[in-house]
Amino acid sequence: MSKNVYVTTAIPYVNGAPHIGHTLDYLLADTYVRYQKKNGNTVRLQAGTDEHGNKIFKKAKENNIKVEEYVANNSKKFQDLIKKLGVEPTDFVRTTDEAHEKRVQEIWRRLEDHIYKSSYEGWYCEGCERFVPDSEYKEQNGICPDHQKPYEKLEEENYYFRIADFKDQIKEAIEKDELKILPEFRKKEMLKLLEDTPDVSISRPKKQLSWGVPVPGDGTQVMYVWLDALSNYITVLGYPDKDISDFWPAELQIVGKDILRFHSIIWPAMLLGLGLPLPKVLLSHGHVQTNGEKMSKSLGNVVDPLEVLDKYGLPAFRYYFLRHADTFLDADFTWEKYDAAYNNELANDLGNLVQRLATLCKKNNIVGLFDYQPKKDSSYCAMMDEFYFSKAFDYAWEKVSDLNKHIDDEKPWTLAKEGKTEQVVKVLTSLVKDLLDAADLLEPFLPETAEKINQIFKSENIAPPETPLFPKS
RNA sequence: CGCGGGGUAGAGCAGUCUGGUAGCUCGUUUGGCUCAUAACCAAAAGGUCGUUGGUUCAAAUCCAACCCCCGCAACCA
Repeated sequence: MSKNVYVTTAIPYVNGAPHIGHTLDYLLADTYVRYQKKNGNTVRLQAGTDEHGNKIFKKAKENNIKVEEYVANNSKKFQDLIKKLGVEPTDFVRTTDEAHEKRVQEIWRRLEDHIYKSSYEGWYCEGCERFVPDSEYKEQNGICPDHQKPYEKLEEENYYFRIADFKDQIKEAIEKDELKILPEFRKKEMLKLLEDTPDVSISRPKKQLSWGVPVPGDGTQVMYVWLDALSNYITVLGYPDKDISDFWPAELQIVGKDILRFHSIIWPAMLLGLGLPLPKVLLSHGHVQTNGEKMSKSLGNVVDPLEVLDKYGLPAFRYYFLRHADTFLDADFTWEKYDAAYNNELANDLGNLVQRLATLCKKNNIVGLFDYQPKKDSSYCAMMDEFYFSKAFDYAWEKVSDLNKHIDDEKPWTLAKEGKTEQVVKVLTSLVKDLLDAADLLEPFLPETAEKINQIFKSENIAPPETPLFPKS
């Protein structure tokens, strides 16, 4: 029975070029999408860019470029990256799309029962155009370090979204895994957080924030990021103009750990307010660090994803970040580790396996198994169904390692020398089947590679590829 | 006392829920093989499981206290 599956990725804020961490979202989503497609399901994959807000407005100004142009350029960078990663979203949303803006305004209207106006009072820096928390105020002794000006007490009107109206419902949904938060320790964290979440401010005075969606019915206020950005998951499906029940609720929403809180609290509250069902799974992945340190501009250790992609190509990139980045924990990237993974694992384990087995087949005239149907593997499926992709990948890789052992155990070259032709054919055929099984498990992670393996071992005359799958560097 | 994660062989990690001879990968050393991308396979060396105390016949695993790393957050996407 085929079903509809909707998968979403977080929409990055386009105030700069893509960061290596953004790729995790896309790779994880893509892996799941491919797995679901293999299972015969119809999949819709969303991606997009978050393009409103002061930071972006200022950046554009600094660069002396129209803000519309600035966000378009940056959005393009993300779209290019997605393409390079071999990911093909069915839907791409930009929060500056007219359709999105109109739909968000309608969403606002539908939530109005839970929205109220109130004033916020706090320490404000004119230069930064922002409020600072009391702790920061104290730390800096009341003077903004960037502008050398004392903070001033300022009061401003904001619209607030009454989270309190939905707390109990959200709590129950999370506890019962109706809204399943992965990994488990994040679920605990979110439940704790939910308890003392205050109502959230969802607008800013227009004079302070001009680059955003106007609040319907109040020309003085503009929507603040959350209502605008989070809505993308459903506006892209056409809500509220269209019936979205074919694909909503989403099967899987993927976010970074830093924004999980908004997706576990504000987002469910919005959905409940709209009378929509909650997504089934919220998966939060970790961040990519380097040498155990956070990547940051100030530390000067930022790694450019495009540079990594260029070094060994896409399969190597997907391999590293899907297998060596634990699906749920922080990952560590260093060039040394990347090189080691490429040479020791992709080249020596898999690439060399394909080479030696293909050569053995060629020398012994083994015919390709062109209509072979790979076996289903229930352990693998269990891990994939639990969204533990890096574990499933490990499992698939074990099959690859085992094959290298089996070849050594069976010693087909010895059998051939002894003239045991029948046995050679039997042994090699069985090894090829095992390899095709392994390739099948690898397919969601390394589609290109799996395809190549299929081509080689399903063709009439099996022969090693002219250039090895993963040439050593 | 904000919340959370972690401290196990040179490195990276699993094992902790459900106590019972401490395991995997890389690296190192030695041996084997020759189908293969100087690849592959096998074996060995290497750990008082952060500290202290407790429970138990038995603790990496349970309990308590403490030390050390890291992440998130404080209306900053």
